[in-house]
Amino acid sequence: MAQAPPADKRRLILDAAVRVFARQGFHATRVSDIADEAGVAYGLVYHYFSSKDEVLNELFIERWSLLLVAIEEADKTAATPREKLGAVATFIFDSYRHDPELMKVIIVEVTRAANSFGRTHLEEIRRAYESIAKIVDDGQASGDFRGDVAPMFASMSFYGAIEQLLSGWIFGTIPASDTDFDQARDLLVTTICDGLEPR
Amino acid sequence: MAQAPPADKRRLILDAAVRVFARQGFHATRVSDIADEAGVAYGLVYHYFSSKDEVLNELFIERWSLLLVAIEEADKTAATPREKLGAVATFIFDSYRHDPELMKVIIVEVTRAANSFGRTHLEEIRRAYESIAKIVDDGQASGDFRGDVAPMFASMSFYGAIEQLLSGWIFGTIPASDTDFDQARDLLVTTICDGLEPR
DNA sequence: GCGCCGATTGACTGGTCAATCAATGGAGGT
DNA sequence: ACCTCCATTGATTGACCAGTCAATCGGCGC
Repeated sequence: MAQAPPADKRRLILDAAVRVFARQGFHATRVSDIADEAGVAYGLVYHYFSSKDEVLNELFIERWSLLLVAIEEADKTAATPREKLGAVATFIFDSYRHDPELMKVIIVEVTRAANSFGRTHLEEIRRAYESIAKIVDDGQASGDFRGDVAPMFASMSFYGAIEQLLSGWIFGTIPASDTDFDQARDLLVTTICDGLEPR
Repeated sequence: MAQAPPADKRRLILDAAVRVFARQGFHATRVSDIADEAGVAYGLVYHYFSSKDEVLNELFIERWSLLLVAIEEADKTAATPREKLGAVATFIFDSYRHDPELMKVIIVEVTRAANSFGRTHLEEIRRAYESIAKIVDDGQASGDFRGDVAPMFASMSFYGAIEQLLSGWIFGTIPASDTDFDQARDLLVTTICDGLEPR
């Protein structure tokens, strides 16, 4: 008989933290909330993590490194810059579809919290922008995109637009049922790429 | 002789708060920091404001209502949807140029902090998105914009792109000297509008 | 059985601040 | 001179919570 899973407490705590952070926000979350949600004693959180910050840290690093890989992958795999950006957008939208709570935490507490927690991760975040900028840059070199838009500007606009849409769903500014994620992604990619291509 | 200005302490406190919030972030700011920066006793902050939150509240309301007016104005004054969106972008970029510290506070602590403080103001924030969406909607009706992009999506993408660029400057992700604000605005508006127009 | 050691527990402490409030100052009015 | 009113002061209080730590548990080798 397969032994019961070793009940990885560390993972248990991380997953509980996602739920609590998503529900109450990082600042309003007490360490005891995480422990309660995980069904674990208060002190155990400090056995696995050195601080409350480090819990969020870990969550961010885990996911952001996946994004960085996905962008590289899109750059290598897809043929046209439009398809590359499409693949990046797909990855991000799918991440949200698959685990909205985690994405909410990443976006709200790290990516868009550059003044508090996100400051620590400015470097990693910038790396994503730069990878996207590289896609645009190559697209300009090949003539697929026009050359008068600075790649970093295009990249930040592209990513900013995606994040704003996700935020809209997260906070109910845009009704979630209204439009399918895939449709939203197609519209976004189409619009941005049409804007980036030569007239 | 003109009497010395009445040294409006309330204003003094608000302006000091902007500086301190911009420097340290809202959460890391103690009320005593605001009082010190304003050169005023601790208790006086509570004479004019009922809480630390209300100070930020006031700063946000003051500025956001100006934005709402500016959008209405752009809609009424400009002729084409492209010019309307251009005017909106100009207002936002100029706000940043004129008072970067205040804009930093608004964006970082309210607009992009929808989980903590911004939650209170979701309604006002959404109103701005909707006004921009209306511009897009009219543009579609007149045939200037193509009809297959939901106006609210276009609006959020547009605003999200702007805010992301401002964030880039605020946190040094984009070197500020690199490009002139006006040029950045032109590129952004051109790109987005090209993407929104019929091919 | 016994002893070792990492996992687990949760009561406690120390420090931090938001908010209160009683006291003071000083500008008009009479 | 005296009084009233409100701006202004800053010491104090009370709540809150991150992080510590001494105690217990339980699996495993011998």
